[in-house]
Amino acid sequence: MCKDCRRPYYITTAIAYTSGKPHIGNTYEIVLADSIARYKRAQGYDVFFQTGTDEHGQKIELKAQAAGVTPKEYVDNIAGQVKSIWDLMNTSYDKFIRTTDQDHERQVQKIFKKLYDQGDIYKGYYEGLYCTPCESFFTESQLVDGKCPDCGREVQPAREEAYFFKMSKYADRLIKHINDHPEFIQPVSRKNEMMNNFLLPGLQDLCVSRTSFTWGVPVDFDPKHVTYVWLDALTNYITGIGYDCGGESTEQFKKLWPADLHLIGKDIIRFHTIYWPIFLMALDLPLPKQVFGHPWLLQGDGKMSKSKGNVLYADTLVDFFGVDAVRYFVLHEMPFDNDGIISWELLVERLNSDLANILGNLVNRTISMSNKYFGGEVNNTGVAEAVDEDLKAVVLEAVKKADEKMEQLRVADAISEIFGIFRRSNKYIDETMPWALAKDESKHDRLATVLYNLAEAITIGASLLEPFMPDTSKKILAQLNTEKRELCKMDVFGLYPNGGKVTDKPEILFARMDIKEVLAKVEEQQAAEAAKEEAKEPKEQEGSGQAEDGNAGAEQAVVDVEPKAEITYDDFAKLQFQVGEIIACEAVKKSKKLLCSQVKIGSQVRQIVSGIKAHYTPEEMVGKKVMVLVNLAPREMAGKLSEGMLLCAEDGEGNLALMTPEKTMPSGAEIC
RNA sequence: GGCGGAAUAGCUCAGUUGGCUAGAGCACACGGUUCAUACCCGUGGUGUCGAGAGUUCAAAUCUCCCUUCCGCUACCA
Repeated sequence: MCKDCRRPYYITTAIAYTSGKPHIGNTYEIVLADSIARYKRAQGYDVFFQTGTDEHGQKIELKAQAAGVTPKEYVDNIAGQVKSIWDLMNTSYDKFIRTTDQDHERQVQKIFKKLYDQGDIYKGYYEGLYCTPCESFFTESQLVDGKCPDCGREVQPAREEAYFFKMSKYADRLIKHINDHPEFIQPVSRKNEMMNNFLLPGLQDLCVSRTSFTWGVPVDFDPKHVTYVWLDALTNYITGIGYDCGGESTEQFKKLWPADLHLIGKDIIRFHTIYWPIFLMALDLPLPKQVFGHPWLLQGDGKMSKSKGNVLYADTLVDFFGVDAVRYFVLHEMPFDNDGIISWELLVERLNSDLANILGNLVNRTISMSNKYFGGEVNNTGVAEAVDEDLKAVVLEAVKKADEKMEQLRVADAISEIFGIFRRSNKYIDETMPWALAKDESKHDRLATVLYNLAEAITIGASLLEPFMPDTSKKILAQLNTEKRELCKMDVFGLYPNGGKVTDKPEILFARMDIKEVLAKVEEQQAAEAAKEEAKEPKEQEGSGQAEDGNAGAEQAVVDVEPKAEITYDDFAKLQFQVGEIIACEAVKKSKKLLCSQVKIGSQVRQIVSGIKAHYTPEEMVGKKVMVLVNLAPREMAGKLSEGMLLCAEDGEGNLALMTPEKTMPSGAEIC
């Protein structure tokens, strides 16, 4: 591609939620995006790479309050941490957008207004439309005979109002788009999930405002409302490059939109492949070309937990292994559509076998020989042998194959192709045996050619490595005293300058590590971390409900929930709670989550169905005394009648704990 | 329950439209080599290709059924 007609390439990551310091799983995404962005630049594209932070919402409002700072101060701090980790990982983003940026907020307000004016957003009221038991509300059109379409019961009047986006209006257009563009959702297996679960059954309207908190972008024509999450967060992709819905968009926006790639985690595919495209349709903008929902990087040895002190953070790993080794690991270990696993053992194994042995040692032995035999000077004397051809073929072929893999966003596979060059080069050394050639004066020129071919192969390999391991690439090329080879010149072998002089002091690129030593050190650090946590939250450690948290932050030990509207004592008095004893319990066959219990309450026995199969076995349930809401209307679930509700506490991870009386109490005792 | 995906060597996985003795990396064992970070190179698999049945000249690959696991979704009163 020539320099004058460089095509734009716009790539984004999801914006990170500023509720806590990002761990290695979050960090993976930015590194993946960076490797793609760098590769596209190498291909000659005019790349724009945007990332940033999502900073609004009630959770942040509450965390800030708990920390005794303003929400803005709170997110400024976390956004700074996010940015410093992105920078530590050597990511080459062009723009770091924050949803608290003034121009973003202003555009969100304008977009909200525009969508409202054109009738896509409407004001909805809970009155007559809210089904309290279902905890959801419906539009007139969704009601069945004026009743809740889910449970068929009367819908309740409620006090709050909210704005909604009319999703169904654009559903047919979106279905057509997805069918016409099979590459739109990646991996393709996700396409069916979106179609079958959401699009084909019919889309529900989306709530786009809230009145229950204030930390958000106010709706300017109705300031008691703030914009609710997705309309605020997703629009960063256009506001960040200068979109203006009043028609005053920047040249940059006109050049870059539609985005070439939204890189996101698989958990938010739905929002990026359904809601976001529909917002864009409503704004009359083209849709992004591709959305890639990448898998997760999971911790191998059990769940990450703050109280165990084993949450992995990028900066910790970098301290141990260095930036490029961590980049290599997360990129290499992550397959295309399965979750990847990260552990200290795997990290050390990859470091030793791939980075130290295959790559580092290759560079080291090559440079050592050049110095030893030719005083560091590299010359192609042209004394070729048959074996050279295979080396060249493998190198040039790897360039093409890596390119194909990158085209499919298969970054891990592309890296493997590049390492094929280094593997082949090691073999080449063994085949040509330079140390033997060195002993024979007549083979002097052949020896020079062999070392030249190695320098050339390594130059190409190191240049290809730049998008993935930029520092290492630079270091190797510096040791060879040459420049990064351009991608478009990699169709020929032999451009390493004749007479080039390699460094006389080869630096160890990756030192081998001993797994036992690493683990010992890790254990030490984790113990220290856990002790710190213990000191901070001594009461946290008791009981069986482990405080698990991937998000970190010193405040993680508490759970914040959205407050409900205040009720009167009379409201409360309507509820009747009693102690019940579970005398029998079995799994509900047709369901994955339900247990069916026979509960003795006073002298009667009731059947109660509860969604706690994931947390209790039927055997565990029997004999427990629990808190039961007894005057709840009976309801059939999965074919079984449920006559009440067992009460549980739920933590931030969705773990449940049944509420049981703190002293022995008889079955049927009233709870009041 | 609905929809979809997966099951291949000790481990992590490749196997395109059915077609040569089913492959790669890691780990392990043995051999070679010494330029190099005790490294590199070579050799080594009797794997029921989850179970069973079927289509075919031919099935890891297609069909049916079963088992197990995973994802999304519903149920969580």
